[in-house]
Amino acid sequence: MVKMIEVAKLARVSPSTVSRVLSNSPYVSEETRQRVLEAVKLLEYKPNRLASNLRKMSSKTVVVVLPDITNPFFSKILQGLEDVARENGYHVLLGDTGNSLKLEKDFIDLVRERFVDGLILATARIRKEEILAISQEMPVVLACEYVEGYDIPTVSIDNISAARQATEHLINLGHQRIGFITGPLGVILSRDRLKGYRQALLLHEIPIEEALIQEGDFSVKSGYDIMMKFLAVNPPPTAVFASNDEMAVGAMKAIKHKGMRVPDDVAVIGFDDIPLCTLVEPELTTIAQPKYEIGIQAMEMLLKIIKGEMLVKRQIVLAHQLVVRESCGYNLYRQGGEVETNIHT
Amino acid sequence: MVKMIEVAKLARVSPSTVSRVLSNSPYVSEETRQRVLEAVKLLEYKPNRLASNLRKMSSKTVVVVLPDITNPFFSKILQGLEDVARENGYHVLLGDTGNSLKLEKDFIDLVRERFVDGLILATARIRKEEILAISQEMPVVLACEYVEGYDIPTVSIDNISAARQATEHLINLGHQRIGFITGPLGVILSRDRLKGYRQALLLHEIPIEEALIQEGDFSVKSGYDIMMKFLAVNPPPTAVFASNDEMAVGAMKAIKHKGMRVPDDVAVIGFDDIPLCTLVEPELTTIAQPKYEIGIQAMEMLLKIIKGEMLVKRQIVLAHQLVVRESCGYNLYRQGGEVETNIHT
DNA sequence: GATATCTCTGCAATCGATTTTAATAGACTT
DNA sequence: AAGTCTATTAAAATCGATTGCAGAGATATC
Repeated sequence: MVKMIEVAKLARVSPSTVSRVLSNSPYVSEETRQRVLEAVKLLEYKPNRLASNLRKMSSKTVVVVLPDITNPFFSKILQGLEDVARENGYHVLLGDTGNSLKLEKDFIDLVRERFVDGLILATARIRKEEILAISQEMPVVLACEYVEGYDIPTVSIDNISAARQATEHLINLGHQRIGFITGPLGVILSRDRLKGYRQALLLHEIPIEEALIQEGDFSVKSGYDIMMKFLAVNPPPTAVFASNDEMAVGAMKAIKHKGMRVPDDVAVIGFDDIPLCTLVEPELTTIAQPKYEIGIQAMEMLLKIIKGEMLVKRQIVLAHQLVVRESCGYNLYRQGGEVETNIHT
Repeated sequence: MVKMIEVAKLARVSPSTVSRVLSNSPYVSEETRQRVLEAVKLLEYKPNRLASNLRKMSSKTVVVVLPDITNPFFSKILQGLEDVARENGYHVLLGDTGNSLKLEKDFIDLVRERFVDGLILATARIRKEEILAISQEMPVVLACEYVEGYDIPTVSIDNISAARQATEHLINLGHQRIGFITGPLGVILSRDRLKGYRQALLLHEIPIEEALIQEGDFSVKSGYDIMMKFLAVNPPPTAVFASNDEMAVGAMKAIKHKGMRVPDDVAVIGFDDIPLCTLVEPELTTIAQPKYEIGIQAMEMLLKIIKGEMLVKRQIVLAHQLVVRESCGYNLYRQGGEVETNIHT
């Protein structure tokens, strides 16, 4: 493997000059610059990043910790994260934890070991206090996840309002018995969505029925199973709000298997707006999260922290949007005026 | 940031001894070992990976180059890749190219710069000869992608046979006019699938009609658009084979929009077996690729190459499987005896 | 003409862990 | 008691690029 000193010899300069040429530093005469570049080309020299990393004490790499890369919600966020990272000369190390606390900690440790310059947490099983401590000693941004009461850099949406809006959409369509499939209640955004659901019912003076609130795990299967339970309740709900789109689709499956129809017999609304929404029948009405944008902003924030810039805003809340499709039925009522009618992705 | 020499001082030993303790080398007395470990704990010492990487000339990291992380096919492969990497103490650097040749080359360069120890190519736009050259100078494994005629480490399925089998499934169900939606013909597996389709028709003496072969781009929309064209042909095909599941779902959409039914009016078969298949209605019959397994084997192969082990097999071809669901209709005919009947993911 | 300023380049230190080589103490042999 | 081993530890070289400092030469300023 050819190294800098060999290039230096060939170009009859010192390694420092080669380094300066390659890092586009000023104060190198045009003539020397050319000679060096020729030598670099001739020897097919590639600087050794491991050496460079050590000297600069930075790998220009960031680790992204998420629970499941095959989940379209997270992969879209990841895409936004990577795009911004790349534009700024950074790389993304994948940290798929599969919800393992141990792995999560291992990935976080990569920052302590200086192997990566920063950390994006799109999932966080570790304790609040630990996250706080970590955020104080190294560059960290929470994407989607967040911690109540602490001032940790975060990019997310307002899950409470969003869930309230989804629920109100159903209420405005005339529904009174609305089932709610929560996400895992261990994560805060699941609790927030539940809170939003409750708020909407309260606001419209609809009694809350605990039998119509069940905890799912974000999987299609859990949506299916819980919907089956709901349909066994007497009388069954006329509408269901699922905390993510996969569970909503599972619920739709259950409804159809029972010989009932969506939205005629039961209306269904989801959350996230993944591509799947427009591929099922009827197309799924849902709350759209700006997934890609969350990624963009989270990485921009992280890079600012890494560069030592002051953050104007440490907590960014992006706008969600109700996307009305077919699974709740049509009505004179229109939310926000805009109705998405895209057929394909 | 506390470094090794400070630990050494506190434990009253030399840095070399600290290093030996931390790397579990023998020839360290139990007493010293304990003293060092205590010092490590007390100072909360974490070895600097950048320094370690330089000295060992390895980052224990591998870059995975793929065209689109949000594509469920690739994200599943990636999961397999990462799982094996992690079990072996390696990390995965994400290389989402968005089909850009420039980015692809940039990621490949990371190996030349010694920033990563190896390379998995799940997409390859660069020229054959270049791939060959690269595979000779650094650890590389092709996953799914492959290069004809050269002996480059590869893990894939037999796309020709798989496509032939899919087509024969339709033929065995009585179809004679079978449309085919190809993938982008720039990638070899698309050409292979087309080849398999042609072989099946030839084998059963069905005339090949060029109007029933159209090039898609693996997107739902292209499947939809091409199916619309097929339905305008007179007479339209009674069955369609799409080179991936997304296009198949797009085709199904088109058929329904025309007021026709799947599989009654037109049978549809896809390729890949992504989770979406069981979520659409009717559920999509398809060819299942062992995505996760491809990832597993590709990474195992790469790590062997990195460790300098000889490969027994340099080209691994994994088994695909026809998964019969609902989109082609039922029939007395059963392929392979096994019929998948899972409802959810 | 002397001094200050600027441009360009080289030397040598540095980043922090790892590893080769050497050294020391004690045990064991003969 | 001298010589040989063995176990353990320290010292020093090393990985390869980067960068602070110094110095040489050229140009500008007074």
